[in-house]
Amino acid sequence: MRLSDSIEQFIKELLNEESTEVELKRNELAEYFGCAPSQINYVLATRFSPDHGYLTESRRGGGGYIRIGRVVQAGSQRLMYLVNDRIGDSLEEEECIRLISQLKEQRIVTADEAALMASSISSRALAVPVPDALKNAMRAKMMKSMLMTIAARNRE
Amino acid sequence: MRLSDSIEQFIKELLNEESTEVELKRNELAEYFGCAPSQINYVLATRFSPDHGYLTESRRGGGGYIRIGRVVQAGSQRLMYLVNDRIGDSLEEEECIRLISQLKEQRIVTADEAALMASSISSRALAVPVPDALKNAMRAKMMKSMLMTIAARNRE
DNA sequence: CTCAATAGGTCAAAGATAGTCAGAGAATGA
DNA sequence: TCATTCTCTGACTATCTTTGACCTATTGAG
Repeated sequence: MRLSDSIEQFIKELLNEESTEVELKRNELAEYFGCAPSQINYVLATRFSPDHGYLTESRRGGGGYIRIGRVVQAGSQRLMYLVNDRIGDSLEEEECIRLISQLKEQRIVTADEAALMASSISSRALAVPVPDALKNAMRAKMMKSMLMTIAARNRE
Repeated sequence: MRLSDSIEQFIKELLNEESTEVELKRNELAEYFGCAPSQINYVLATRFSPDHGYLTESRRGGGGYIRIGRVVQAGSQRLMYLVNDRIGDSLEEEECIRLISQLKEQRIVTADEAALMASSISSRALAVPVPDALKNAMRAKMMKSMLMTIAARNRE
């Protein structure tokens, strides 16, 4: 297994046991995994970004730390945030995937629905001779359209 | 026997023994068969495409892999009929809607999923400056992609 | 205030995989 | 035989991971 995956898992286990927030020492964690400290930043950037549903803070100097928190947000709030703020006029496939799997983790959509959404915006599904810029514009609209549909049903 | 056929057979044997999914290293497999790594992609493209009833995923970089899953199973004949025969290269919005509501009536998808599918192919979602002909081509591909995803989960 | 010690941050480059595509070669069929 | 389609390869590209050199922020002793 990849180092990054191990570190990711380690942090997620901490987050499961101890509520929604953990505090870590970057150097200690790096030493524990026998890797460069900057590896920790890589893991945070690629697996604990806001798009992944996490917020991080840190401090340097004596007594420095890295704090990672899981974002908890009501379903409809999250959906409206995505539709109105997060998703603009264009969205790449990878970004869509990230947002979708986050919705799944937060139980706002089921695994089946997430798979359906992902397949509709996949490059395989949009494989027609149209510039990428337009495809990404479509992805943004498709995502908004689907999220609105989900928001609508969540009102009952 | 052709190299491609040997590789195809090898993978299919793995899929028989170990349930419905295998994970491979492209380079290892290529070395095992003494061929160029890109040969593996050729086999995947020509024998393990969605139209053949398989879905593949992969990752590059350290610890990369190729994962192949079998999806065609009893019970998804209706879906495979739609993918391979009924839906061609182009589909209008109204036709999509009709197909989707049929699927709902046949209980192949839930009402929520049907709504999601309909919203993804809606004209609202595809409102970008692209000729209608291309949009309908996209609709066909999107529908196929989503139906394959549904077929994939219907295997239990 | 200044400096040293102690944290964490950034970024580019190297390493590890997989993907794409054009073209050569092989098989097939008229 | 000739054209067409299927195989296969290699060069080039894209992506993901990991490290290390250098940078910035904080704290506390002197």
